[in-house]
Amino acid sequence: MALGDAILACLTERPMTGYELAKTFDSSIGFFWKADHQQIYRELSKLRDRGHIQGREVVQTGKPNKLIYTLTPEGRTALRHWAARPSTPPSIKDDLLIRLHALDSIDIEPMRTDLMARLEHHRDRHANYERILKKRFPEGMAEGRLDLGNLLLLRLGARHEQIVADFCEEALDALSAMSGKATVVPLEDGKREGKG
Amino acid sequence: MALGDAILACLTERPMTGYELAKTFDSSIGFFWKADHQQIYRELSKLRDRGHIQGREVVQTGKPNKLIYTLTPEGRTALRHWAARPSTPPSIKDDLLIRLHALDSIDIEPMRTDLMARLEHHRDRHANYERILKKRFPEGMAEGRLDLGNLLLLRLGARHEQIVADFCEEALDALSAMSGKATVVPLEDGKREGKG
DNA sequence: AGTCCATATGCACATTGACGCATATGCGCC
DNA sequence: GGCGCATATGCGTCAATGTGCATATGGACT
Repeated sequence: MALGDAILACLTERPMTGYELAKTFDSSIGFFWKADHQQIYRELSKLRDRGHIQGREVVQTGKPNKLIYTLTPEGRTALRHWAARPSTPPSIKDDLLIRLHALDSIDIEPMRTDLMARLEHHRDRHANYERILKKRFPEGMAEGRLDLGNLLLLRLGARHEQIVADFCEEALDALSAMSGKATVVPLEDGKREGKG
Repeated sequence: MALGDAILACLTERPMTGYELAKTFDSSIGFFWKADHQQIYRELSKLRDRGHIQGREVVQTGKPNKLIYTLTPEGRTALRHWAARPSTPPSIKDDLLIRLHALDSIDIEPMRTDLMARLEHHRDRHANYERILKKRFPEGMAEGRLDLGNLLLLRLGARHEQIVADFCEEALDALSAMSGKATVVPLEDGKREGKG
């Protein structure tokens, strides 16, 4: 039930609509926990049924009415109880790593393409974290009232993206160094089953 | 369908039974992709139905008969096709990070306990990776026929555990430095909903 | 007028995952 | 002889997640 708790955690900052939560999960907290709007609306219904959040409808003209959700005292307590339980260490679950494990049985060229895309992705995210860090936690900041949790979070995120980006670079270098040795045989048949 | 592909990737090394796969997913590849034996058996049935693997029954006395699964040519092709598609960058999905995001609304003491447990966990895993690295890839190793994919994999794993462990240490330090400022209020009521 | 975008909410279905339970047997321990 | 453990396979159920589809409207662009 972690998504529900992630939503509760978000709502400690301020009341939000499902739409706003979806956008939040597309940026800040979403860097650590992905969820699309359907998942969020579904979870909001459950949380409301449990009495952990309360919806207040705001009538709008020109746009559909919105439901602003607020944490109830029960929700706050539930969050504290959840946070008091030991966490379970996650595993990485990255397709790319599975592919590396079977590197000798797959085609190198698509792998290289993929690694380049991923390198860019992780560099982007790293830059993004650094940007947010500078903006939210500038150098000469008063230590008193800082948002410690989010500072730590952003620092971890930045370092994580850094090492994954480094990893992609190394992998690309290693593949280049190796490329002379293996015969590159592209996929013969055209039925490359993509997503569409 | 990544678990299926992870199994195919494992079977490129050597034919295995469901039981052996389950053990593999409890150690090496399982550091990156968790799966219990029930999930694995279910997935094996699907892969067999698709013709991607082939089971050969070995009659045993004293133990239940076992089914050794081998990759079929179709399975090998399916793996190559899968590996030729772009991978999707995963998100971290760690409870601990959600808690950090709501640090101001939760209790610090259980958080501290959790962080200490996690520190130990990630240190253990780091040591484990380093141990395997030394064993499988000793210093003066011939560069010719090394298992490049797994070398990269282990190096990434080691570094990842390292930064997460460092992160736990930093978080603990920060909590200690902060502890004087906040009033610690333990949970009042006893209905701490645990797992049981 | 037609199309796309942002706002705002939600249902239905399929897959994946977590967890408990069941079965069968030989071996070592007490 | 009973107990737990390692070996070896699997079912059933429910929660969590992912993906596609549906609805409604005003404003900007073409």
